[in-house]
Amino acid sequence: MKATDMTALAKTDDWIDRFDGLSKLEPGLRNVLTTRSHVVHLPADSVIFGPGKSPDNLLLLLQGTVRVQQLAESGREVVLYRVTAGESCVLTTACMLAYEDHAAEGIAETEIVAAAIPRGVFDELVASSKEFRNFVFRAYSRRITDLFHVIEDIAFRRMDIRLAQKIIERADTGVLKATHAQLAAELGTAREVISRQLAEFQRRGWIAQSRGVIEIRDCDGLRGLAET
Amino acid sequence: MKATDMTALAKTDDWIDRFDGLSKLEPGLRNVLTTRSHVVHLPADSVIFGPGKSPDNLLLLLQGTVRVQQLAESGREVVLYRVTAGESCVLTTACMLAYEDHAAEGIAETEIVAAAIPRGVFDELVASSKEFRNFVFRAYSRRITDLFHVIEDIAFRRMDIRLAQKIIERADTGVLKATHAQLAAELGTAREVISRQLAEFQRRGWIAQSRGVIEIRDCDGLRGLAET
DNA sequence: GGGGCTTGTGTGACTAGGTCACTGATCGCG
DNA sequence: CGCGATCAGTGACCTAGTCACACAAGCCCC
Repeated sequence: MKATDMTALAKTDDWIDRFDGLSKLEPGLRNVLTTRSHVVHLPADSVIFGPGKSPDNLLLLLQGTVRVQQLAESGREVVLYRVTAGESCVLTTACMLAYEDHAAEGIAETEIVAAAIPRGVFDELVASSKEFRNFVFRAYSRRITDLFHVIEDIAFRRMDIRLAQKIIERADTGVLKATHAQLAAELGTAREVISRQLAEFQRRGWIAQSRGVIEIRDCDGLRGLAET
Repeated sequence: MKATDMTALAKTDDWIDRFDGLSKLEPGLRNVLTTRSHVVHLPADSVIFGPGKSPDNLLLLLQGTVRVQQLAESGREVVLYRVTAGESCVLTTACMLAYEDHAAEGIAETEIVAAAIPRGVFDELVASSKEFRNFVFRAYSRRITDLFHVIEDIAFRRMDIRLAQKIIERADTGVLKATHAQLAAELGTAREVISRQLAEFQRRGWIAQSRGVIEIRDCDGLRGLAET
Protein backbone atom coordinates (compact mmCIF):
# COMPACT_ATOMS: atom_id res chain seq x y z
CA MET A 1 0.00 0.00 0.00
CA LYS A 2 1.35 3.43 -0.89
CA ALA A 3 1.74 6.26 1.57
CA THR A 4 -0.79 8.39 -0.26
CA ASP A 5 -3.45 5.75 0.14
CA MET A 6 -2.71 5.56 3.83
CA THR A 7 -3.09 9.28 4.22
CA ALA A 8 -6.37 9.14 2.43
CA LEU A 9 -7.54 6.46 4.80
CA ALA A 10 -6.52 8.42 7.83
CA LYS A 11 -8.44 11.44 6.74
CA THR A 12 -11.75 9.88 5.91
CA ASP A 13 -14.14 7.84 7.95
CA ASP A 14 -14.91 5.38 5.20
CA TRP A 15 -12.89 2.73 6.96
CA ILE A 16 -15.87 2.12 9.18
CA ASP A 17 -17.69 0.53 6.30
CA ARG A 18 -14.99 -2.07 5.98
CA PHE A 19 -16.32 -3.66 9.13
CA ASP A 20 -19.41 -5.71 8.64
CA GLY A 21 -20.98 -5.01 11.96
CA LEU A 22 -20.22 -1.31 12.01
CA SER A 23 -21.63 -0.12 8.71
CA LYS A 24 -25.05 0.43 10.22
CA LEU A 25 -23.71 2.39 13.15
CA GLU A 26 -25.68 5.50 14.09
CA PRO A 27 -24.23 8.65 12.42
CA GLY A 28 -23.43 10.36 15.69
CA LEU A 29 -21.45 7.39 16.86
CA ARG A 30 -19.63 7.07 13.56
CA ASN A 31 -18.42 10.51 14.32
CA VAL A 32 -17.27 9.54 17.80
CA LEU A 33 -15.35 6.67 16.26
CA THR A 34 -13.58 8.72 13.66
CA THR A 35 -12.77 11.74 15.75
CA ARG A 36 -11.72 9.93 18.88
CA SER A 37 -9.75 7.09 17.39
CA HIS A 38 -6.63 7.45 15.37
CA VAL A 39 -5.26 5.47 12.49
CA VAL A 40 -1.90 3.94 13.23
CA HIS A 41 0.70 2.40 10.95
CA LEU A 42 3.03 -0.31 12.17
CA PRO A 43 5.88 -2.06 10.40
CA ALA A 44 5.95 -5.81 9.92
CA ASP A 45 7.09 -7.81 12.95
CA SER A 46 5.91 -5.21 15.45
CA VAL A 47 4.80 -6.75 18.69
CA ILE A 48 1.25 -5.49 19.14
CA PHE A 49 0.86 -6.99 22.58
CA GLY A 50 2.61 -9.63 24.58
CA PRO A 51 3.63 -10.72 28.04
CA GLY A 52 3.86 -7.57 30.07
CA LYS A 53 2.63 -5.45 27.25
CA SER A 54 -1.09 -5.04 27.21
CA PRO A 55 -2.44 -2.52 24.73
CA ASP A 56 -4.92 0.07 25.83
CA ASN A 57 -6.53 0.47 22.49
CA LEU A 58 -8.90 -1.75 20.63
CA LEU A 59 -7.40 -2.26 17.21
CA LEU A 60 -9.56 -2.49 14.10
CA LEU A 61 -7.38 -3.80 11.32
CA LEU A 62 -7.61 -1.94 8.04
CA GLN A 63 -4.65 -3.47 6.27
CA GLY A 64 -2.37 -6.38 6.98
CA THR A 65 -2.63 -9.33 9.34
CA VAL A 66 -1.78 -9.95 12.96
CA ARG A 67 -0.69 -13.37 14.16
CA VAL A 68 -1.65 -14.27 17.71
CA GLN A 69 0.47 -17.00 19.21
CA GLN A 70 1.17 -18.71 22.46
CA LEU A 71 4.69 -19.15 23.76
CA ALA A 72 5.91 -21.77 26.21
CA GLU A 73 8.95 -21.32 28.42
CA SER A 74 10.58 -24.12 26.47
CA GLY A 75 10.58 -21.79 23.49
CA ARG A 76 7.99 -23.72 21.55
CA GLU A 77 4.97 -21.90 20.15
CA VAL A 78 1.54 -22.41 18.62
CA VAL A 79 -0.35 -20.02 16.41
CA LEU A 80 -3.79 -19.44 17.90
CA TYR A 81 -5.39 -17.42 15.12
CA ARG A 82 -4.85 -14.58 12.72
CA VAL A 83 -6.63 -11.27 12.61
CA THR A 84 -7.07 -10.03 9.06
CA ALA A 85 -8.16 -6.73 7.54
CA GLY A 86 -11.77 -5.99 8.43
CA GLU A 87 -11.50 -7.75 11.77
CA SER A 88 -10.83 -6.53 15.27
CA CYS A 89 -8.48 -7.60 17.98
CA VAL A 90 -11.07 -7.89 20.76
CA LEU A 91 -9.50 -10.60 22.88
CA THR A 92 -6.32 -8.67 22.99
CA THR A 93 -7.82 -5.59 24.59
CA ALA A 94 -11.01 -5.75 26.57
CA CYS A 95 -9.82 -9.09 27.79
CA MET A 96 -6.16 -8.93 28.28
CA LEU A 97 -5.95 -5.90 30.40
CA ALA A 98 -8.46 -7.13 32.91
CA TYR A 99 -6.77 -10.25 34.03
CA GLU A 100 -3.40 -11.78 34.59
CA ASP A 101 -0.44 -11.78 32.30
CA HIS A 102 -0.84 -14.01 29.32
CA ALA A 103 1.68 -16.11 27.53
CA ALA A 104 0.09 -15.02 24.27
CA GLU A 105 1.42 -12.35 22.00
CA GLY A 106 0.25 -10.60 18.86
CA ILE A 107 2.68 -9.87 16.08
CA ALA A 108 2.26 -7.92 12.88
CA GLU A 109 2.83 -10.37 10.07
CA THR A 110 2.86 -7.61 7.50
CA GLU A 111 2.90 -3.86 7.53
CA ILE A 112 -0.23 -2.79 9.31
CA VAL A 113 -2.78 -0.02 9.21
CA ALA A 114 -5.32 -0.03 12.00
CA ALA A 115 -7.83 2.19 13.73
CA ALA A 116 -6.98 2.40 17.42
CA ILE A 117 -9.95 2.96 19.71
CA PRO A 118 -8.98 4.10 23.20
CA ARG A 119 -10.39 2.21 26.11
CA GLY A 120 -12.72 4.98 27.18
CA VAL A 121 -14.20 5.38 23.74
CA PHE A 122 -14.67 1.64 23.52
CA ASP A 123 -16.60 1.65 26.75
CA GLU A 124 -18.72 4.54 25.63
CA LEU A 125 -19.58 2.86 22.36
CA VAL A 126 -20.46 -0.40 24.06
CA ALA A 127 -22.77 1.55 26.34
CA SER A 128 -24.49 3.54 23.67
CA SER A 129 -24.79 1.33 20.63
CA LYS A 130 -26.46 -2.01 20.22
CA GLU A 131 -24.78 -2.29 16.85
CA PHE A 132 -21.39 -1.92 18.44
CA ARG A 133 -22.18 -4.39 21.18
CA ASN A 134 -23.14 -6.97 18.61
CA PHE A 135 -19.98 -6.24 16.72
CA VAL A 136 -17.87 -6.80 19.81
CA PHE A 137 -19.62 -9.94 20.97
CA ARG A 138 -19.61 -11.44 17.52
CA ALA A 139 -15.88 -10.81 17.34
CA TYR A 140 -15.39 -12.51 20.69
CA SER A 141 -17.44 -15.42 19.54
CA ARG A 142 -15.35 -15.92 16.46
CA ARG A 143 -12.10 -15.85 18.37
CA ILE A 144 -13.27 -18.26 20.98
CA THR A 145 -14.44 -20.59 18.26
CA ASP A 146 -10.94 -20.35 16.84
CA LEU A 147 -9.47 -21.30 20.20
CA PHE A 148 -11.79 -24.28 20.49
CA HIS A 149 -10.65 -25.34 17.09
CA VAL A 150 -6.99 -25.08 18.06
CA ILE A 151 -7.61 -27.21 21.13
CA GLU A 152 -9.41 -29.85 19.13
CA ASP A 153 -6.62 -29.91 16.56
CA ILE A 154 -3.82 -30.22 19.03
CA ALA A 155 -5.53 -32.73 21.25
CA PHE A 156 -7.14 -35.03 18.72
CA ARG A 157 -5.89 -34.62 15.18
CA ARG A 158 -2.91 -36.23 13.50
CA MET A 159 0.06 -34.12 12.56
CA ASP A 160 0.20 -35.25 8.93
CA ILE A 161 -3.42 -34.20 8.41
CA ARG A 162 -2.96 -30.88 10.16
CA LEU A 163 0.17 -30.16 8.15
CA ALA A 164 -1.51 -30.98 4.86
CA GLN A 165 -4.38 -28.65 5.77
CA LYS A 166 -2.03 -25.90 6.77
CA ILE A 167 -0.12 -26.14 3.50
CA ILE A 168 -3.30 -25.97 1.44
CA GLU A 169 -4.65 -23.13 3.55
CA ARG A 170 -1.57 -20.97 3.41
CA ALA A 171 -0.19 -21.78 0.00
CA ASP A 172 -0.69 -18.83 -2.25
CA THR A 173 -0.98 -19.85 -5.92
CA GLY A 174 0.46 -23.25 -5.15
CA VAL A 175 3.53 -21.94 -3.39
CA LEU A 176 4.15 -21.54 0.32
CA LYS A 177 7.08 -19.54 1.58
CA ALA A 178 7.91 -20.84 5.03
CA THR A 179 10.72 -22.67 6.74
CA HIS A 180 10.17 -25.97 8.49
CA ALA A 181 10.76 -24.23 11.80
CA GLN A 182 8.01 -21.71 11.04
CA LEU A 183 5.53 -24.44 10.17
CA ALA A 184 6.46 -26.24 13.37
CA ALA A 185 5.72 -23.11 15.42
CA GLU A 186 2.48 -22.71 13.50
CA LEU A 187 1.29 -26.18 14.49
CA GLY A 188 2.85 -26.33 17.93
CA THR A 189 5.23 -29.17 17.18
CA ALA A 190 8.97 -29.68 16.64
CA ARG A 191 10.90 -28.84 13.51
CA GLU A 192 12.06 -32.41 12.97
CA VAL A 193 8.49 -33.64 12.87
CA ILE A 194 7.69 -31.22 10.08
CA SER A 195 10.84 -32.14 8.18
CA ARG A 196 9.92 -35.81 8.28
CA GLN A 197 6.32 -35.28 7.26
CA LEU A 198 7.31 -33.02 4.39
CA ALA A 199 9.88 -35.58 3.25
CA GLU A 200 7.05 -38.11 3.13
CA PHE A 201 4.77 -35.72 1.21
CA GLN A 202 7.59 -35.15 -1.24
CA ARG A 203 8.21 -38.88 -1.62
CA ARG A 204 4.56 -39.20 -2.57
CA GLY A 205 4.93 -36.50 -5.18
CA TRP A 206 2.50 -34.11 -3.48
CA ILE A 207 5.00 -31.32 -2.99
CA ALA A 208 8.44 -30.12 -4.03
CA GLN A 209 10.72 -28.42 -1.57
CA SER A 210 13.57 -26.01 -1.61
CA ARG A 211 15.06 -23.82 1.08
CA GLY A 212 12.21 -21.87 2.64
CA VAL A 213 9.74 -22.80 -0.08
CA ILE A 214 7.15 -25.52 -0.54
CA GLU A 215 5.53 -25.96 -3.90
CA ILE A 216 2.34 -27.93 -4.28
CA ARG A 217 2.58 -30.51 -7.05
CA ASP A 218 -0.51 -32.59 -6.42
CA CYS A 219 -3.13 -30.67 -4.54
CA ASP A 220 -5.64 -33.52 -4.76
CA GLY A 221 -3.19 -35.83 -3.05
CA LEU A 222 -2.76 -33.37 -0.22
CA ARG A 223 -6.45 -32.72 -0.04
CA GLY A 224 -7.14 -36.42 0.14
CA LEU A 225 -5.11 -36.62 3.31
CA ALA A 226 -6.37 -33.33 4.72
CA GLU A 227 -9.98 -34.45 4.48
CA THR A 228 -9.53 -37.64 6.45
CA MET B 1 -28.75 -27.52 49.95
CA LYS B 2 -32.29 -27.89 51.20
CA ALA B 3 -35.40 -26.86 49.32
CA THR B 4 -36.24 -24.22 51.89
CA ASP B 5 -32.89 -22.51 51.39
CA MET B 6 -33.42 -22.51 47.66
CA THR B 7 -36.80 -20.86 48.01
CA ALA B 8 -35.28 -18.22 50.22
CA LEU B 9 -32.70 -17.54 47.56
CA ALA B 10 -35.29 -17.21 44.87
CA LYS B 11 -37.23 -14.65 46.83
CA THR B 12 -34.47 -12.32 47.81
CA ASP B 13 -31.97 -10.39 45.79
CA ASP B 14 -29.08 -11.12 48.09
CA TRP B 15 -27.60 -13.49 45.56
CA ILE B 16 -26.29 -10.47 43.71
CA ASP B 17 -23.78 -9.88 46.46
CA ARG B 18 -22.30 -13.28 45.86
CA PHE B 19 -20.79 -11.94 42.68
CA ASP B 20 -17.71 -9.84 43.17
CA GLY B 21 -18.24 -7.48 40.32
CA LEU B 22 -21.94 -6.96 40.91
CA SER B 23 -22.09 -5.95 44.54
CA LYS B 24 -21.58 -2.30 43.68
CA LEU B 25 -24.29 -2.32 41.04
CA GLU B 26 -26.59 0.71 41.03
CA PRO B 27 -29.79 0.06 43.11
CA GLY B 28 -32.13 0.52 40.16
CA LEU B 29 -30.24 -2.05 38.16
CA ARG B 30 -30.15 -4.49 41.02
CA ASN B 31 -33.85 -4.34 40.81
CA VAL B 32 -33.85 -5.01 37.09
CA LEU B 33 -31.67 -8.03 37.72
CA THR B 34 -33.83 -9.53 40.41
CA THR B 35 -37.21 -8.87 38.87
CA ARG B 36 -36.33 -9.83 35.32
CA SER B 37 -34.20 -12.86 35.91
CA HIS B 38 -35.35 -16.05 37.48
CA VAL B 39 -33.61 -18.55 39.67
CA VAL B 40 -33.46 -22.00 38.17
CA HIS B 41 -32.66 -25.37 39.70
CA LEU B 42 -31.14 -28.15 37.66
CA PRO B 43 -30.28 -31.71 38.62
CA ALA B 44 -26.74 -33.07 38.34
CA ASP B 45 -25.72 -34.16 34.83
CA SER B 46 -28.06 -31.73 33.09
CA VAL B 47 -26.70 -30.54 29.79
CA ILE B 48 -26.70 -26.75 30.12
CA PHE B 49 -25.65 -26.19 26.54
CA GLY B 50 -24.10 -28.25 23.81
CA PRO B 51 -23.91 -28.84 20.08
CA GLY B 52 -27.20 -27.64 18.72
CA LYS B 53 -28.35 -26.37 22.07
CA SER B 54 -27.40 -22.79 22.71
CA PRO B 55 -28.91 -21.25 25.80
CA ASP B 56 -30.57 -17.89 25.62
CA ASN B 57 -29.91 -16.93 29.17
CA LEU B 58 -26.76 -15.83 30.86
CA LEU B 59 -26.35 -18.08 33.87
CA LEU B 60 -24.93 -16.81 37.13
CA LEU B 61 -24.12 -19.80 39.26
CA LEU B 62 -25.31 -19.65 42.85
CA GLN B 63 -24.69 -23.24 43.84
CA GLY B 64 -22.89 -26.15 42.23
CA THR B 65 -20.39 -26.36 39.40
CA VAL B 66 -20.61 -26.62 35.65
CA ARG B 67 -18.00 -28.49 33.65
CA VAL B 68 -17.33 -27.19 30.15
CA GLN B 69 -15.76 -29.72 27.86
CA GLN B 70 -14.88 -30.27 24.25
CA LEU B 71 -15.87 -33.43 22.43
CA ALA B 72 -14.20 -34.90 19.39
CA GLU B 73 -15.98 -37.13 16.89
CA SER B 74 -13.67 -39.93 18.00
CA GLY B 75 -15.41 -39.79 21.35
CA ARG B 76 -12.47 -38.37 23.21
CA GLU B 77 -12.90 -35.28 25.34
CA VAL B 78 -11.04 -32.56 27.23
CA VAL B 79 -12.29 -30.48 30.09
CA LEU B 80 -11.81 -26.82 29.25
CA TYR B 81 -12.75 -25.25 32.56
CA ARG B 82 -15.24 -25.32 35.38
CA VAL B 83 -17.66 -22.63 36.41
CA THR B 84 -18.14 -22.53 40.16
CA ALA B 85 -20.60 -20.79 42.45
CA GLY B 86 -20.14 -17.04 42.25
CA GLU B 87 -19.07 -17.16 38.60
CA SER B 88 -20.91 -16.67 35.37
CA CYS B 89 -21.13 -18.63 32.18
CA VAL B 90 -20.35 -15.80 29.81
CA LEU B 91 -18.69 -17.71 27.02
CA THR B 92 -21.57 -20.01 26.83
CA THR B 93 -24.16 -17.36 26.14
CA ALA B 94 -23.19 -14.03 24.69
CA CYS B 95 -20.72 -15.93 22.61
CA MET B 96 -22.22 -19.17 21.61
CA LEU B 97 -25.39 -17.94 20.17
CA ALA B 98 -23.73 -15.50 17.86
CA TYR B 99 -21.58 -17.84 15.91
CA GLU B 100 -21.43 -21.34 14.56
CA ASP B 101 -22.12 -24.56 16.35
CA HIS B 102 -19.47 -25.54 18.83
CA ALA B 103 -18.17 -28.91 19.79
CA ALA B 104 -18.16 -27.73 23.38
CA GLU B 105 -20.79 -28.55 25.94
CA GLY B 106 -21.56 -27.52 29.49
CA ILE B 107 -22.71 -30.09 32.00
CA ALA B 108 -23.89 -29.72 35.55
CA GLU B 109 -21.46 -31.62 37.72
CA THR B 110 -23.66 -31.27 40.75
CA GLU B 111 -27.14 -30.10 41.47
CA ILE B 112 -27.29 -26.50 40.40
CA VAL B 113 -28.95 -23.27 41.40
CA ALA B 114 -28.44 -20.36 39.06
CA ALA B 115 -29.84 -16.97 38.19
CA ALA B 116 -30.85 -16.92 34.53
CA ILE B 117 -30.64 -13.54 32.86
CA PRO B 118 -32.53 -13.34 29.56
CA ARG B 119 -30.66 -12.05 26.58
CA GLY B 120 -32.58 -8.78 26.43
CA VAL B 121 -31.93 -7.98 30.06
CA PHE B 122 -28.28 -8.79 29.59
CA ASP B 123 -28.06 -6.35 26.72
CA GLU B 124 -29.84 -3.67 28.69
CA LEU B 125 -27.51 -4.09 31.64
CA VAL B 126 -24.41 -3.99 29.48
CA ALA B 127 -25.73 -0.78 27.98
CA SER B 128 -26.58 0.92 31.23
CA SER B 129 -23.98 -0.13 33.75
CA LYS B 130 -20.26 0.26 33.70
CA GLU B 131 -20.11 -2.08 36.68
CA PHE B 132 -21.90 -4.76 34.75
CA ARG B 133 -19.70 -4.27 31.69
CA ASN B 134 -16.61 -4.75 33.79
CA PHE B 135 -18.15 -7.81 35.33
CA VAL B 136 -18.82 -9.30 31.92
CA PHE B 137 -15.46 -8.48 30.41
CA ARG B 138 -13.59 -9.68 33.44
CA ALA B 139 -15.47 -12.95 33.24
CA TYR B 140 -14.55 -13.27 29.57
CA SER B 141 -10.98 -12.55 30.38
CA ARG B 142 -10.81 -15.27 32.97
CA ARG B 143 -12.31 -17.86 30.67
CA ILE B 144 -10.02 -17.02 27.83
CA THR B 145 -7.07 -17.24 30.17
CA ASP B 146 -8.32 -20.69 31.08
CA LEU B 147 -8.43 -21.67 27.43
CA PHE B 148 -4.89 -20.43 26.88
CA HIS B 149 -3.84 -22.51 29.81
CA VAL B 150 -5.49 -25.61 28.40
CA ILE B 151 -3.74 -25.09 25.09
CA GLU B 152 -0.39 -24.69 26.75
CA ASP B 153 -0.95 -27.80 28.84
CA ILE B 154 -1.99 -30.01 25.98
CA ALA B 155 0.62 -28.78 23.58
CA PHE B 156 3.66 -28.53 25.80
CA ARG B 157 3.35 -30.28 29.12
CA ARG B 158 4.01 -33.88 30.01
CA MET B 159 1.15 -36.17 30.96
CA ASP B 160 2.66 -37.35 34.24
CA ILE B 161 3.02 -33.77 35.44
CA ARG B 162 -0.46 -32.81 34.34
CA LEU B 163 -1.94 -35.86 36.01
CA ALA B 164 -0.13 -35.21 39.28
CA GLN B 165 -1.40 -31.63 39.25
CA LYS B 166 -4.93 -32.74 38.52
CA ILE B 167 -4.91 -35.24 41.37
CA ILE B 168 -3.69 -32.63 43.84
CA GLU B 169 -6.16 -30.07 42.54
CA ARG B 170 -9.21 -32.28 42.68
CA ALA B 171 -8.45 -34.49 45.64
CA ASP B 172 -10.71 -33.56 48.49
CA THR B 173 -9.17 -34.34 51.88
CA GLY B 174 -6.62 -36.60 50.28
CA VAL B 175 -9.14 -38.67 48.38
CA LEU B 176 -10.23 -38.37 44.77
CA LYS B 177 -13.29 -40.21 43.53
CA ALA B 178 -12.83 -40.70 39.81
CA THR B 179 -12.35 -43.55 37.40
CA HIS B 180 -9.34 -43.73 35.14
CA ALA B 181 -11.63 -43.06 32.20
CA GLN B 182 -12.90 -39.86 33.80
CA LEU B 183 -9.39 -38.61 34.45
CA ALA B 184 -8.49 -39.41 30.86
CA ALA B 185 -11.41 -37.32 29.60
CA GLU B 186 -10.40 -34.57 31.97
CA LEU B 187 -6.91 -34.37 30.50
CA GLY B 188 -7.79 -35.20 26.92
CA THR B 189 -5.88 -38.46 26.76
CA ALA B 190 -6.63 -42.18 26.67
CA ARG B 191 -7.64 -44.31 29.60
CA GLU B 192 -4.65 -46.64 29.26
CA VAL B 193 -2.26 -43.74 29.62
CA ILE B 194 -3.84 -42.80 32.93
CA SER B 195 -3.83 -46.39 34.14
CA ARG B 196 -0.11 -46.68 33.43
CA GLN B 197 0.79 -43.38 35.03
CA LEU B 198 -1.26 -44.16 38.13
CA ALA B 199 0.39 -47.56 38.37
CA GLU B 200 3.73 -45.77 38.37
CA PHE B 201 2.57 -43.27 41.03
CA GLN B 202 1.42 -46.19 43.13
CA ARG B 203 4.71 -48.03 42.66
CA ARG B 204 6.42 -44.94 44.04
CA GLY B 205 4.12 -44.93 47.05
CA TRP B 206 2.52 -41.60 46.22
CA ILE B 207 -1.02 -42.93 45.94
CA ALA B 208 -3.15 -45.96 46.71
CA GLN B 209 -5.87 -47.06 44.33
CA SER B 210 -9.09 -48.92 44.46
CA ARG B 211 -12.01 -49.07 42.07
CA GLY B 212 -13.03 -45.50 41.33
CA VAL B 213 -10.95 -44.04 44.14
CA ILE B 214 -7.47 -42.60 44.41
CA GLU B 215 -6.05 -41.89 47.81
CA ILE B 216 -3.05 -39.64 48.22
CA ARG B 217 -0.37 -41.22 50.37
CA ASP B 218 2.56 -38.90 49.77
CA CYS B 219 1.43 -35.47 48.70
CA ASP B 220 4.95 -34.10 48.68
CA GLY B 221 6.03 -36.76 46.24
CA LEU B 222 3.20 -35.82 43.90
CA ARG B 223 3.86 -32.15 44.37
CA GLY B 224 7.51 -32.64 43.55
CA LEU B 225 6.56 -33.97 40.16
CA ALA B 226 3.74 -31.48 39.61
CA GLU B 227 6.06 -28.55 40.11
CA THR B 228 8.59 -29.57 37.51
C1' DG C 1 -25.35 -67.44 47.34
C1' DG C 2 -24.10 -68.80 42.69
C1' DG C 3 -24.77 -67.19 37.62
C1' DG C 4 -24.55 -63.49 34.37
C1' DC C 5 -23.96 -58.24 33.32
C1' DT C 6 -21.87 -54.15 33.51
C1' DT C 7 -18.25 -51.35 34.54
C1' DG C 8 -13.58 -50.58 35.80
C1' DT C 9 -8.62 -51.89 35.47
C1' DG C 10 -4.12 -54.23 33.69
C1' DT C 11 -1.10 -55.52 29.89
C1' DG C 12 1.56 -56.30 25.60
C1' DA C 13 2.56 -55.04 20.99
C1' DC C 14 2.63 -51.50 17.93
C1' DT C 15 2.44 -46.65 15.81
C1' DA C 16 2.85 -41.66 16.08
C1' DG C 17 5.05 -37.93 17.77
C1' DG C 18 8.71 -35.34 20.43
C1' DT C 19 13.75 -34.89 21.98
C1' DC C 20 18.66 -34.92 21.47
C1' DA C 21 22.73 -34.63 19.22
C1' DC C 22 24.50 -34.45 15.47
C1' DT C 23 25.85 -33.64 10.01
C1' DG C 24 25.53 -31.55 5.85
C1' DA C 25 23.54 -27.73 2.54
C1' DT C 26 22.66 -23.27 1.21
C1' DC C 27 22.83 -18.42 1.47
C1' DG C 28 24.51 -13.83 2.27
C1' DC C 29 28.27 -11.04 2.57
C1' DG C 30 32.63 -9.00 3.61
C1' DC D 1 36.58 -17.03 -1.93
C1' DG D 2 35.84 -18.19 2.68
C1' DC D 3 32.99 -17.77 6.92
C1' DG D 4 29.19 -17.53 9.85
C1' DA D 5 24.36 -18.01 10.02
C1' DT D 6 20.37 -20.19 8.89
C1' DC D 7 17.95 -24.23 7.14
C1' DA D 8 17.26 -29.11 6.43
C1' DG D 9 18.13 -34.32 7.12
C1' DT D 10 19.00 -38.31 10.15
C1' DG D 11 19.37 -41.98 13.76
C1' DA D 12 18.67 -43.28 18.44
C1' DC D 13 15.75 -42.95 21.96
C1' DC D 14 11.69 -41.81 24.82
C1' DT D 15 6.77 -40.53 25.67
C1' DA D 16 2.10 -40.89 24.38
C1' DG D 17 -1.88 -42.88 21.98
C1' DT D 18 -4.12 -47.15 19.81
C1' DC D 19 -5.77 -51.76 19.58
C1' DA D 20 -7.05 -55.99 21.28
C1' DC D 21 -7.40 -58.29 24.62
C1' DA D 22 -7.81 -60.65 29.77
C1' DC D 23 -9.16 -60.15 34.24
C1' DA D 24 -11.52 -58.20 38.52
C1' DA D 25 -15.13 -56.01 41.24
C1' DG D 26 -19.66 -54.63 42.05
C1' DC D 27 -24.75 -55.40 40.89
C1' DC D 28 -28.82 -57.55 39.99
C1' DC D 29 -31.98 -61.20 39.88
C1' DC D 30 -33.50 -64.94 40.45
